[in-house]
Amino acid sequence: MIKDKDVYLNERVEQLKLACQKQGMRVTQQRIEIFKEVAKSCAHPDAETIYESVKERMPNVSVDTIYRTLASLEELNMIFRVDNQLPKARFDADMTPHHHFLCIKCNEVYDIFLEPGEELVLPKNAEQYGTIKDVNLQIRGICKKCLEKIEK
Amino acid sequence: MIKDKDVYLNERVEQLKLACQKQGMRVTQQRIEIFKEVAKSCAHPDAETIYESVKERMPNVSVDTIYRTLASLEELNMIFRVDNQLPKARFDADMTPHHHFLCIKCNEVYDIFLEPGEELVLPKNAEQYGTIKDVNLQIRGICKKCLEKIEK
DNA sequence: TTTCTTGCAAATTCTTTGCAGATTA
DNA sequence: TAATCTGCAAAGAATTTGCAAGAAA
Repeated sequence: MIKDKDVYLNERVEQLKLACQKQGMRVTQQRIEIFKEVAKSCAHPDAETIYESVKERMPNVSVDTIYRTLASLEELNMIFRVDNQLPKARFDADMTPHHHFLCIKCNEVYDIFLEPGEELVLPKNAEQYGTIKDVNLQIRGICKKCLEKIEK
Repeated sequence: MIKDKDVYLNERVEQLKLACQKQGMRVTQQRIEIFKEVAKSCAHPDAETIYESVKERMPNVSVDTIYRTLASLEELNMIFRVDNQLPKARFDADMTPHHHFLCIKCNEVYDIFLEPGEELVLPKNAEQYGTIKDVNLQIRGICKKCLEKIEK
């Protein structure tokens, strides 16, 4: 049974509060709102998109606060930057291990979760380069939506 | 037996010339020099580094030509952009399938080649998102050089 | 000669920073 | 209250663009 979205969001906000306290960082309205914005989206939004959405609820928020907060949230390990070779950084608040499908036409980013029991096999000689902290598999291609558009 | 580096470089330059002709693009000194600079480096250089090196041989070359040329070479499929969440784009002219180890301390990028017969197994449900064009595995961690420095 | 490219300079885009007032613990 | 955080404005870094002169086909 899938957990209710609001319950999940509240849980994550509580985790954020704890993480802030642990690091001696303050729990501010901006941090909560910006984090919630990333956490509730599945579109891996960029800074500007987050700014536009948060501004609806906090009209005085500024772009630089978005950037500073995203950097703080990243340090707290509450969000991470999705690799993409595009100029705008994009963010993801889902910290469970997963990979991404990146559409080269529309730049949409889709999450790819491994099935239970499935595990990504790393190249045999990967470990000889050093200590591995993080593995990121990115699959680039044309997403179903864009394929449909092309066919028409 | 490993092919001689200069022979390899010349071959690749010939490929570039053909690719240009095929696309109706002109074979210019700048394109050749910039391509060679990327192709002979194994450091996955950024635009500025390429600019500095090319300038030694072509003092009048400009930064914007570097950027424009890198974009053209990318379109010609002669080089590609290495994913990294850092502000500077980095380039690789080795188009044989391989992956990358990215050091989070020194930002060095190491190539990871699969052993003969080895193959990367994709997540089972990867194909349901669309047509796959390119698979990119990025392993982040601390490289051996940096580990040694830390130990000291 | 005709079209594509380059160099120059200026502009754009995304992101970061300094500082004084506001907010959290 | 004491330190962190925010908004404002301005700066910064990386990259892109318009245009006229230059080079390739």
